[in-house]
Amino acid sequence: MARRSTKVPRAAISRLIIYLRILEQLEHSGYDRTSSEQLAEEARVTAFQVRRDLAYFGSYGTRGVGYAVPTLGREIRQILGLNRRQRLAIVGMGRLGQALSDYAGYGQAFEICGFFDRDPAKQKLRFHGRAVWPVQQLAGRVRTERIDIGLITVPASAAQEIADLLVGAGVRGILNFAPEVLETPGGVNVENVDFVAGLTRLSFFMQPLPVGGEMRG
Amino acid sequence: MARRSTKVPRAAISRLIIYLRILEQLEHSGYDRTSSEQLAEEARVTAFQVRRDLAYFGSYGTRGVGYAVPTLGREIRQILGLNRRQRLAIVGMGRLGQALSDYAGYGQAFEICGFFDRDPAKQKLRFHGRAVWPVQQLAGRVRTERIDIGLITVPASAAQEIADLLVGAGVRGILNFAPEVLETPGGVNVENVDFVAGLTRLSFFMQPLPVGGEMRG
DNA sequence: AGGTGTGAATTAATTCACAGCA
DNA sequence: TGCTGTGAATTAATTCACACCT
Repeated sequence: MARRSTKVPRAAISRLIIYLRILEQLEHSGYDRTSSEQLAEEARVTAFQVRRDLAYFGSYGTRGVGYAVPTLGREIRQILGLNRRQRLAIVGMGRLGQALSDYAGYGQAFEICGFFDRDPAKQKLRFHGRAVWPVQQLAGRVRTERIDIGLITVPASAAQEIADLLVGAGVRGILNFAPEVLETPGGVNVENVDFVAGLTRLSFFMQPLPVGGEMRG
Repeated sequence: MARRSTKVPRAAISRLIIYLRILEQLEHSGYDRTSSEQLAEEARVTAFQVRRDLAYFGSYGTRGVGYAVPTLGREIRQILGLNRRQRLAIVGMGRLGQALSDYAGYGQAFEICGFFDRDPAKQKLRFHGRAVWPVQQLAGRVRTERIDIGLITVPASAAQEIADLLVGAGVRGILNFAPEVLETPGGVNVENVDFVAGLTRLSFFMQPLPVGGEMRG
């Protein structure tokens, strides 16, 4: 098992996260086992596709039986590099940054490891017992604090610059909530809603989650 | 021109929005004309792909010359159904909903047409001179106000229900900022960040923008 | 029997090369 | 000449059918 296939379609990878959520729901509902058919129904794809997608990464099921819900969840989390809390920094402690910081603390998947703001006045404040660091320290802190993900809530005009800093410092990803959020369609689709959504200019580069959980350091 | 090709790859459609943003930037920078090569460089795809993507929908350029920046922008906006402001409703007027309402008013692309909350105390408040309607009225108001897009900031446990209501009422899309925002990876990629991001359970169904700008009514 | 895993077939998307037009 | 638009070739992704294991 865990045989890494030669070529994995990007779309397959982005479906893994869907399967993972379904598995979490199933586990929460007390399911112990599941099948490609059940997963397919929930994910609104075919059972063939579920099996193929999983097969790109290995053999996680039992023939004639199906998949063990917790095991498969763990395996997918492993594949996606989600087998630990992602270390998160919020850049821009305006109203939106502050509002998001409240939620951020509760997540199982995320751990807030830094707040940043350019404004010296903001740097005097504390959120969740934590100081607000100046943006000049961003790159250095991303490294020393081993930040995985940067959450951007700065003004639109500064968003790209911050993104570049984060990327340069080696973050794994960016959540962009910069204000022009409501000006740039991206894509969230629910059921038969044919859609439009998204955040910002950065969402241009919206891509599925990649394989491999190796982190820096 | 405007010949609708037999089959348009979904990925091609999602690239159109990228081209549109680039065109907006070019227009802002005073460019009058552009080429598939320039667009390709900015969008980080090949010139072949840019031309092919546009060709799925029609012939918008001039051979030997290139594309007229404002014209092509208009055409793409037309294709994507973005040739008018999208009417938006915010569901959940908690801290995040209030913070987002500030930005929402400024957008060129969006027009706030309704606030909703389940809490009677919230229904007494006004934001931007607008009342907060009870969630029971959601479906009806979506229709009467011709809401295109619902922005969800309700608690995670209620998000799916609200999404279903919105979808049932016929919205074109959903922007989901429900709090578990920080628990569910989705996908935003910048440069060489190999990535993770996203909002909620709903982002499972993240899909590119569809073709066709017909609105209800 | 029952459901996974996978080579082969099919279908879709991208790349290429160049015809066509300004 | 220069750059678009598009049929043809290539490459990628999905679907299928069934071998295989429990």
